[in-house]
Amino acid sequence: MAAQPLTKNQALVLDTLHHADGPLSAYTILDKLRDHGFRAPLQVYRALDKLLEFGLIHRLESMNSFVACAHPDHHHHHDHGVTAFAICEDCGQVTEMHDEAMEERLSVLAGNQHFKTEKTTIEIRGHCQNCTAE
Amino acid sequence: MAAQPLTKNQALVLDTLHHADGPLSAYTILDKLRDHGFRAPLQVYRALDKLLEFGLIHRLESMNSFVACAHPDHHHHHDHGVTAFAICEDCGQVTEMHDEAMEERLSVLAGNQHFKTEKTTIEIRGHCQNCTAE
DNA sequence: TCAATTGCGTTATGCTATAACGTGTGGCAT
DNA sequence: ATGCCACACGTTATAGCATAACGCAATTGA
Repeated sequence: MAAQPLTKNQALVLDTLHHADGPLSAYTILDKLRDHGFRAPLQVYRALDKLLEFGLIHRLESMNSFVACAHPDHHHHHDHGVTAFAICEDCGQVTEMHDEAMEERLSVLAGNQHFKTEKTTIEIRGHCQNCTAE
Repeated sequence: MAAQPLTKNQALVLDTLHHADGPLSAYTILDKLRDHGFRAPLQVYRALDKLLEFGLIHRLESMNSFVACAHPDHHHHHDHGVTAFAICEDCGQVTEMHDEAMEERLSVLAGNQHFKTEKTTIEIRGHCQNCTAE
């Protein structure tokens, strides 16, 4: 499977997220890209939609913002299963976590309800190691 | 521990959520309560904030809306640990799930990162049994 | 060539949430 | 009682997040 060729706008948005040290909102991205010709929210949202589809970025539901995917394999944007995020309320850092046992447990839970899972969101808000060490 | 005495607005909002057959947005609640004198979003949001604090309702991050807590014990609004939600994209029904193993697994994951958890969001989007049976 | 698809840009609009101000009330210490 | 404080409330305004609807241009493939 070949890498998806990104359009200019998509590349710009992805790049912005990669260079950010934390999650960004769509409007923050917009502001950062004004010098590159971005004028309207839709330019950002359309790029974000595609990048989400390609699995190159994640959306953090609990804060209406977006982060670049931490995975190294940008070349085959498969499903990499369930991702859990630890989000520091102090510094904004986000760490991406994957866990088989977790996934299995959720699968069982859904199965108990005969529920067909499409997408799973797991977000842990709290304080990271650095910020806890006061 | 005694039941928190709710104010009029809080009771109205909670009642609205209890009688709804799915999650409601703040503005939907507002519309439903116009006949009861509600005029502004803040009246709803303030009530929601308190109800969340009391543990009587939940916020669904992935859809910016709110549901009444499914727990029977409205009388001691303690922390009832982590809650996972299965949200049907077809009919909007939400089922609340609790699971020790899952909680434990999340705790381990956070611990690995030396992350201090404050609040955990787990939301599974998909299709419920009824809606899958086409 | 023609239609279908896709990305793009623009304007306008809608939905979600909070800031900032002032009012009234009830508790409670002085 | 007086003064203070905390809290719920109401209102207006504004901020922040997201999409609808239009039209244009480039690409692809029948």
